[in-house]
Amino acid sequence: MAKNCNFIEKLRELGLRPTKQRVKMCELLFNREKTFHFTINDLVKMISEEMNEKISLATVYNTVHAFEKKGYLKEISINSDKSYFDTNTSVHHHFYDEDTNELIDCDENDIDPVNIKKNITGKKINSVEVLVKVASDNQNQKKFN
Amino acid sequence: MAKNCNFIEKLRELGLRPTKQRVKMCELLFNREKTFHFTINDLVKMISEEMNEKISLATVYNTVHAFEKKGYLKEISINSDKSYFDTNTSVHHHFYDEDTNELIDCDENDIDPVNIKKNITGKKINSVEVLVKVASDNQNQKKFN
DNA sequence: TCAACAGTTTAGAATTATTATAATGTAGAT
DNA sequence: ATCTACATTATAATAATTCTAAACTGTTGA
Repeated sequence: MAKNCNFIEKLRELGLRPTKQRVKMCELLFNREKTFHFTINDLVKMISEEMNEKISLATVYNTVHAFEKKGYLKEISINSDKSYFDTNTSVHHHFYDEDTNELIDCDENDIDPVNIKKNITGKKINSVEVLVKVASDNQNQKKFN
Repeated sequence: MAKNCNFIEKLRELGLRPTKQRVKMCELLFNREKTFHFTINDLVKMISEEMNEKISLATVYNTVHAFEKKGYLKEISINSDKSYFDTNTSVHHHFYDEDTNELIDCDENDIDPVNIKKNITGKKINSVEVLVKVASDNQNQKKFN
């Protein structure tokens, strides 16, 4: 979703009614320069900090999934216990910092194209994504036990 | 864990008491030619099909996590709603069939080495893993809506 | 303009996956 | 055989997410 655009019009174009909840969430998620990674919990916290009125948890889930279905958010799986979403919906790679649980987007220059030599009959490749897990050097010394 | 080995001895070597629950789970998980992907749910179902006595759900979780901590199982994140485990604990790549939710291991010949050009200061790369999502061709045609 | 309708929001209940608890059971050492 | 620390168990607790059904609100068109 374009930055600084009229979210009301944009939502209408997508066939989503521009309710105040949705417009607010658009502003929080898409009025940004850089791509943004968040969990539902992060988002709920952000909303309650920025608004007087609360948005119901069910609505946050509904809206995030609506935006995801329309292709404006993308779910990223790193841990099974947390669900991350990303405003960068292109197929792209990630670094994941195991010390801080921080997720960092890569751009095309960071990782060379991945050459897949296997193919599965009748199946088509939908996406190819690389996850690079990093951590501070000393933290990962083998423990003597 | 080696195939067809004496799991009682093997467990003892790891500092895990060879209880009948653990031995049974070893047999189910590690007495295989091919690497094996499963969810806790799959495993519970397998156990109840193969044994007269049940193993408590808590024990299944405890034991899977014990094996994981000892490095004999590896957790794979694909969906946030399911936690997959893999008896192949090496760093390796996967195909994920979105139609069947099936996970398929790659070997070194399936995907060329990934060339990472970015590096993060003070951080060391722990793993580089590729996830290739596939689905049947027609299922993924763009819907006209 | 406004009624009507369909899509939305909401609080709270339900569901699902996982972890914690505390009592009971058991392997291994003495 | 007995003891003790570790394991198992049923159940409760927690957490994340989805469902439900009632109330609410954009939008359409008379």
